[in-house]
Order: sequence, then C-alpha cells, then structure tokens
Amino acid sequence: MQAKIQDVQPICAVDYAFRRIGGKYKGRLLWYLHNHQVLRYGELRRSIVDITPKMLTQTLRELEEDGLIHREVYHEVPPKVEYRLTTVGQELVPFIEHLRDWGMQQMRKENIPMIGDTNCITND
Amino acid sequence: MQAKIQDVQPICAVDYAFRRIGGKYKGRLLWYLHNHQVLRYGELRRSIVDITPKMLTQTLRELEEDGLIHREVYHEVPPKVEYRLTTVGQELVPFIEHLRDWGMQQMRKENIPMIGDTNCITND
DNA sequence: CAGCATCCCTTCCGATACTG
DNA sequence: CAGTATCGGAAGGGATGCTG
Repeated sequence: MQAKIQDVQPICAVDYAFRRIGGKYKGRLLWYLHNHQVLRYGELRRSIVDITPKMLTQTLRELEEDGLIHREVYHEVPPKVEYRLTTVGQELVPFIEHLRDWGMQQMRKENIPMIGDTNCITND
Repeated sequence: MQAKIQDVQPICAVDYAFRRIGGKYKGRLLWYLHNHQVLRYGELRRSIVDITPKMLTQTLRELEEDGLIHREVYHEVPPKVEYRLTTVGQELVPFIEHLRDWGMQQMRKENIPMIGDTNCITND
C-alpha cells in the first residue's frame, strides 16, 4: 500500500500537493464524485471503467484517510455505502476542472481518441 | 521506463491530463523551470533536492518527448545543456500554481513541516 | 558538465477467487 | 452489495560506477 501523506515529509508545497492527488485513479475519482455529488461503491466501479475492486477500495481508503472524501455506511441489507467529497476535497475541483479543460483541448489538437466520453461522465 | 503518453489510449480528459503531469518529480520540475525561466542540468539537480541523476534525466526526457519542455544543447567543452518550458508547458503553470497555493494553505493548517522552503524555490 | 549503464529492490497494480 | 485475500507481474525508483 502507498505511504500515507502524513508519514513522508514533503520537500515543498508542490511536492506535497502532487502526492495528495497522485496515483492512477485519484483524479478521476474526485472528478466523478464532484459531478454526481454522491456515489455508491457500485456506481463508482461502473464509472471508473478500468478499475478493479481492489484498486477502487484502496484508492477510496487513501482519499478518505487523507480527508478528501467522506464515507457513509448504511447498516442495511443489502449493505449500502455512499461516498462524497469533503469540503477540502471540493477545494480541488477547480484545479481538476481546469486541468480537464486543458486535457480536452490538447486531445482535440492532437487528434487523440479516448475510450470514455468527452466530459468524462458516465451515465449509469 | 514509463509508457509514453501517446502509446496509451486515455479513458477521458482527466485521465489524460493526469498522466501528462503525473510522476514523482514532474510537477516540481515544471514549477522550478517556470520560476527560473532557464535552468541547466546541474542547477536542476540542485533544485530538486532528492533527485538522482538517473531520475532527473529520465523525467526530463519524458517531459521533452511530451512537448512540455525544450532542451538546448551547446556543443562546448565543458558541455552545457539548458532546459526551458515550451508554450504548451507554460499553459500548465497556472494549474501548478493553484495546486501549490492549496498545498501551502493545507500545510499551514495542519502544521506540516517541509524540507525545502516555503515557495519551493531554491536559490543556488 | 551532463549524462549513460547496470543491478536490484520496492511499490503499484491487475487477475482471480472468496465473504459478511 | 460492498467489499477481502492472495498471488504475481510490471513499473518506478535508488545506488553505484563509468564516459564523451
């Protein structure tokens, strides 16, 4: 498992920030959560098309421990768990949004095809 | 070596953008280049305090191949190589700046110490 | 000065099977 | 439904030594 943010002393603020949102799935996860407000585990699994249960759980736990998302468990049968952004997590949305705009522009310029859809949103 | 951007079909724009600036050193490298305009190999090695020559070269090559930085070789003895951001690379500066501001604010709030200095700039 | 080459280890990640 | 457990491979990264 990845080293926790708190356990590695950052070199500087850029280093620190990049480690909090780095990794293969964190960006998309935050972005999808922003777009849907609340998502259940299974919905996330379908949104992040190429993710395995293991990586989804792992990434969710890291983001939760890091204070960027909130996890709400409903003790029902069948079980139900909802995820949403925390206030701190929401602060990152403008950044991801701009980065996504830039990415879209680049992909159009270079004629790069993508697997999902243009605005990264999956409607289930 | 890391897979090239062009060789992996992105899921969506967020995925694509994150892969272009992901990695342990890319963010800081771009940020330092922005702050100094032009930096030589040795200057970069001193700026990125914890980097090894191998990783510095590797990261520089990836960014160059990806069109975010420009590499200028002066055929002198001793040799001299300068690096600077390309136009596309400069487009990323506002994002990194935003992310850095957020990181600084978070570190202050959580009282997280850092190894380098506050604004991530090393004066050699 | 600005690197390349080699070895090796750790971390990340995927595949598959199973559970309260 | 929302996960866990285990295995194994691939990628990322460090240490050291050498070179045009």
